[in-house]
Amino acid sequence: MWVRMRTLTLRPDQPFDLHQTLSCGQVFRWQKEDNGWWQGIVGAQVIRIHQDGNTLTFRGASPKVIRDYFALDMNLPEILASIDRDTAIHAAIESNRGLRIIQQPPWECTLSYLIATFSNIPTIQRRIEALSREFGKKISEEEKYYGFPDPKAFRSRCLDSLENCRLGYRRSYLEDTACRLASDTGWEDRIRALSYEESRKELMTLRGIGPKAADCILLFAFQRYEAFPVDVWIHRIMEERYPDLRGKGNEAIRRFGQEYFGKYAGYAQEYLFAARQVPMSQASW
DNA sequence: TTCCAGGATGCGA
DNA sequence: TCGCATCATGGA
Repeated sequence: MWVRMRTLTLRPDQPFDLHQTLSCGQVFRWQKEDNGWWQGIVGAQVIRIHQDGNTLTFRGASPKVIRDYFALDMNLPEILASIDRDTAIHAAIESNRGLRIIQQPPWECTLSYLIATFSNIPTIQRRIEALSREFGKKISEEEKYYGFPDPKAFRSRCLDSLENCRLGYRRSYLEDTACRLASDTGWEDRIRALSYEESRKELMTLRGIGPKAADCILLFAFQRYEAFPVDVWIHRIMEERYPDLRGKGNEAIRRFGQEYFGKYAGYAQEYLFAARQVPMSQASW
């Protein structure tokens, strides 16, 4: 089937780096092809996209979807200026400028970060692919792409094929949380209506969603940019770059990050995460 | 074989 | 409230 190719011209004063944005670990269903194009599945859409300077060329989505998904209308220079508080974050900004926090669908983001706990990125990607194959709808007959499972797929308890997804101990968490959210159509609106702290507590009532996953979900799916997720990498980076934090727990690091970087602390977290020194043995891109 | 990964849960003190 | 052990899985 012929699919229309479209283009979008970026504003020169609003930096955007497609590669940094898709390869920093915030999304799990994008792959870079040898020819420089990126291909990803968002909901039930297969999107292919390429950047050449200020021009984005893509297919599989409307320009509005692309603008919204990549948050192209947010004033990135203003955000980066607000978090650019010392040499450590400044270096992270300089080496990743153009990275934008993607606006992910809440349902998909929540389940993805639930099964992401205590795993590495390649393993997370495989789990999400397996989950999509078992419970999602086939998008393309010939290429065998599967959309992320719809909530309807989890409204019954017939989830035997979760066994094939090899989620480990996360399986029961996914089962409980997916079934609960699938039958609670108002949960997204309820989260949006709450304050940051309240919405975080609400998310943490879901089985398998703890402090870190809740902050990822708020940051990546609910545009709560004050969220500052602390995982093993951020813990390590913050201890190393801010010596006063040595020996402190994740909660203290989270609060420091939020107070220090302000209302866009989540952007600071993402830039520090993107600038982390990943051992070659663990690099996935 | 051993270590580690975008942690969360449950239990005991 | 805090610290700690435990929990599957897969890659290097």
